[in-house]
Amino acid sequence: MTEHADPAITPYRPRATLREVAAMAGVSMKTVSRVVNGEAGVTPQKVDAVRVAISRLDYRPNVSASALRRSSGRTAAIGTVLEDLANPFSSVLLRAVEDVANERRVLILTGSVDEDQQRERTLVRAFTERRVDGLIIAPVGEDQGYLRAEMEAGTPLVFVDRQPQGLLADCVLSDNEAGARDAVHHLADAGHRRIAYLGDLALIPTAQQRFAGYQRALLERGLAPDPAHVVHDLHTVDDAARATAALLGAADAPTALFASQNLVTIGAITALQELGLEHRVALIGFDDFPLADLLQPRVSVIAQDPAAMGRAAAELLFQRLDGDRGRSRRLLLPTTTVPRGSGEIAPEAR
Amino acid sequence: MTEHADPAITPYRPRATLREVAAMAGVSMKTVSRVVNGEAGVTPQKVDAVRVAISRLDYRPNVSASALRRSSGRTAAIGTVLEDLANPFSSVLLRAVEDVANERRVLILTGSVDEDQQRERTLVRAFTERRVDGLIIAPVGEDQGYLRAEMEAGTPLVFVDRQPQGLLADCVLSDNEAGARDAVHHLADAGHRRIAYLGDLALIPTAQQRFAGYQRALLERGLAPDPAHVVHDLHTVDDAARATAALLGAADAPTALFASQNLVTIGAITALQELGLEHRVALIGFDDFPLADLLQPRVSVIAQDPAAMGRAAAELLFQRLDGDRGRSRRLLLPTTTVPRGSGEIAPEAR
DNA sequence: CTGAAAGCGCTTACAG
DNA sequence: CTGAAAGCGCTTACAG
Repeated sequence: MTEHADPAITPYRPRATLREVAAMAGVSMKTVSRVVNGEAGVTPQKVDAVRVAISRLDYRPNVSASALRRSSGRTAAIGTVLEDLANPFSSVLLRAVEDVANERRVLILTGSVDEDQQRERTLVRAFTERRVDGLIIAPVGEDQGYLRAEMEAGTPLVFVDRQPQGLLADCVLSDNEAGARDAVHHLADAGHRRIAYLGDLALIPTAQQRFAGYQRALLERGLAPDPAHVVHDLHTVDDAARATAALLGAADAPTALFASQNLVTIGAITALQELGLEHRVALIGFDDFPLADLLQPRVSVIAQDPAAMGRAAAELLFQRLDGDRGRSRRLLLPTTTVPRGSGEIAPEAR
Repeated sequence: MTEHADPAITPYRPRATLREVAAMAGVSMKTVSRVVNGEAGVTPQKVDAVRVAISRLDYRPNVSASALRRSSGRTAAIGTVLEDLANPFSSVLLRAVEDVANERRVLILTGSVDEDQQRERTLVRAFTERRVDGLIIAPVGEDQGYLRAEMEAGTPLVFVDRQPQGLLADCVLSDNEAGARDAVHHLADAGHRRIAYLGDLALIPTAQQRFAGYQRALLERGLAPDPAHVVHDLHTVDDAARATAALLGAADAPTALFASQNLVTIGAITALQELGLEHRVALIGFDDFPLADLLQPRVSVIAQDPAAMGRAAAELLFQRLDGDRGRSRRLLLPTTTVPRGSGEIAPEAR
């Protein structure tokens, strides 16, 4: 029995190579390379012949192959390791990185770590095995020392949102402690003395800093810290809603809430609405979120600027790629207090 | 004058190569390659020697180089071309693609097109020049014929959100027309006879389909279409807010609004709140959004499922990469009517 | 079980 | 202005 190819299946047409373009144009590979890379010193007629061949063969240069041989070794791609691409904080940051990278015709590889240390390492390794030119990382692990080899190999690293541990490297952070402090002062200014802290996972550095800011502001205001008004390790909307309901149902309930993170804020609102207390208990959330100003009451927040963070990180990265080998920098982005209503509710006798 | 290297600057240490690992382990490059790729048939002691050398040199395989030589040519990376990574629709879709790709240890290159045809082509070209194994594209251009060469070269393509034009290829879409029709029927069921259409840019295919569904439902209900109640080309929150205010300020104002897209819905809510009409004018939006159920009134929507869309697209893509060469498929994902309050407001005499 | 030679698609470093 | 040879880091296709 003779074998026949299935006539229904069109065989794939392999992509044209530089060598084939050269053959069709009747020039050497080097001349094609010159035309493709826009190098000067090729007679117009040869340029034309090459252009015609490129177009007829629909030639697409293989940038991986060219990067392999190029002395710079640059791949014109960077990697971004973020917490969760589906979360607005990550995605807005990513978009800002993209806009900066785009000006340089640099592409972006990206992935989510979901608070998983192992995933952070896996992604970083996958990116470096593809020889990205640089990395922007929102670290989740307790130690980033494993990245020293990358830095020494010349791959610039910029950390965002959280400071790297065990490694001296560039980073761009929000001033979490000052922001949290501002939130508590703002609530105290409205007359509150029983201000609860609703916190994210206590092992997250930014959560620790925000808690530190909360504690410091209480001290500065001479308010007695009440352990019953502090809840840690809230990582989802439901966690936060349950904790808020419990807090408000107890004796000596707080009259104001400081929610240390986006999802926690939303959980708190959910609980307040269910209890019908949204106009009676004050609330300030850390990190702004879409539609905060369409809710009733409008939600006061300590706003971070993830777009500014992404932009700054990308600009820092490209400065390094442009040869800046100065000592590592730490950019602290200020937060903004955005009073919208929920944070200005006065305490009432309950 | 003799030149000295700046002593403050540590020279970069070049990455170890497979050749160097081989030299240190005292074996051939081929043997190292076998160990790195987990191929059988290497004596345990050589495996050990190679492992030690890899670890001491901190060797990272160069996957680009290996892909270049490998017969499959696979790079284990796919490209996603999306509307706007900062928009939840795109970012949730991307995240779902990531989760599927992750199971296969495939990386993701991504970029935003912002409704710009040129940007779509630029991104696609950049991705194919890096020889991605496949592409997931939310097309914005009026013609995707330029992608025929990619398909013929064997790069699978899956379109999402919008159907490709001038090219037969796999795609995953929401049933926009049926969803819009449902919205209008839902409002008519509540007693409305003057239902306005607030539409996105009229040249966007999905906007056209949603408008078609709107018109069809009016016909089915025997409601006279009123050109004064139709507004197209709203692409931002502000556009939509202004148009809504104008609509509601005019004589014979509509008693219900169908907002054909996310940002348009939010603009409509903004205007309704400013006019104090949010509890008196009915509203249904196409596409769900975070916090829709925390607003007052809660916002009824026709929900799409961007995560399901991303998952389906990625699964289709990997099926193709696994060798499925059957005819191109078109997946139509149903929408869900989510009644929450705003869409059930009854018309009132005004 | 192991390795030497050739080659993936391109650029470098030359020489003319 | 142009091109032939070598080589980037790896795998293939062999041969032993």
